[in-house]
Amino acid sequence: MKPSEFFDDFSQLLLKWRNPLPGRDLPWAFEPNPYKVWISEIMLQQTQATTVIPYYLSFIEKFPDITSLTEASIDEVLNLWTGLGYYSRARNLHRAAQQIADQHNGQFPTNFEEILALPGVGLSTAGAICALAFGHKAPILDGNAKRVYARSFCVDDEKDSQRTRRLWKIADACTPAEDCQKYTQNIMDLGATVCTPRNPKCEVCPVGSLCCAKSTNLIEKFPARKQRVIRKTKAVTLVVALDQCNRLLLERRPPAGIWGGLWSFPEYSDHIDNVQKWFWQNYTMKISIIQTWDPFHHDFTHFRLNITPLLVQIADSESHRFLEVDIDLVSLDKPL
DNA sequence: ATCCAGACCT
DNA sequence: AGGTCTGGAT
Repeated sequence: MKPSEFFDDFSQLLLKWRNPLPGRDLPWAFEPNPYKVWISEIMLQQTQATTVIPYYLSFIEKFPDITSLTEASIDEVLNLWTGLGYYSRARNLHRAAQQIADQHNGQFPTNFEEILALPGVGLSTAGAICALAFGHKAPILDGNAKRVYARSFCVDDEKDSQRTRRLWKIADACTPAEDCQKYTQNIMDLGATVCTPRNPKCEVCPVGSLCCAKSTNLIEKFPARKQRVIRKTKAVTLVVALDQCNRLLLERRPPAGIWGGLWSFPEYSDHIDNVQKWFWQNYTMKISIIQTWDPFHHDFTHFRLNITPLLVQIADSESHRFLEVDIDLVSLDKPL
């Protein structure tokens, strides 16, 4: 960790900054009203300011305060959200309003823990509300702040979790107790208008004089790309086996591993020519292949599964071994 | 099409 | 740490 004066310098430079760039006179700026700060921060999650503006204005018009939002139905809220995307934000907003009514007498909570406890509010959003609405010292670490800090202090940890941990420490060290509202507004603005993902305007950056990435000419290297996941590909054949009565053979998977304990088609991974022999060995049923369906893939975090469905017919004489189960009682692992 | 990133949630 | 949703870049 760098000496603390270094972070103080950063704070001072950022605090002194007056954004000369146009387009940042946003309707929610400098409204120290916790309700409006909350609404705007939620809308701004994963959504650009220019997109948010009209939604924000009509939302505030329809629901000017917590009480009006508490009394609204979820349908009314979702209706105003139509077209904005990430609709769970609207559902969380509605739930949070109920929570505020139930637990805080309809008053927006003022302390960090209580704000963080609202559905849809994570660490960064809670910090933003605390800082912007109440002027409390609270760090934020949204996408913009991450980029600004990563560049200013050349944070390049390989592992994303470590990088995030370090960035939070830096955010905490830089965030001033005095003028926290202005500081928070400025770091957001800096990331949005100057320290942009591409073509950052380093010539006009207020912290350019101490920016590590700038001084080492590595601006485009920060923030470091996430460690790419090497996704191996696994190919399996899933056997869709029907008997003469068109009943489907499913089996429960082993309790551990992929789709543990779920019902699935018999999974076969060897060469297709041997599938009849394999089926006999495992199920003592004779099958005839009807057809091979087009392969499709299903992506997991660590690998891609290429699935070839194989439609087969089970010989009639074996069908007595089937156990008939109501399909509604079976937990299937994926749609067909 | 595919990959990637950014928020919160479990 | 992984899942989920989604928009944007390639």
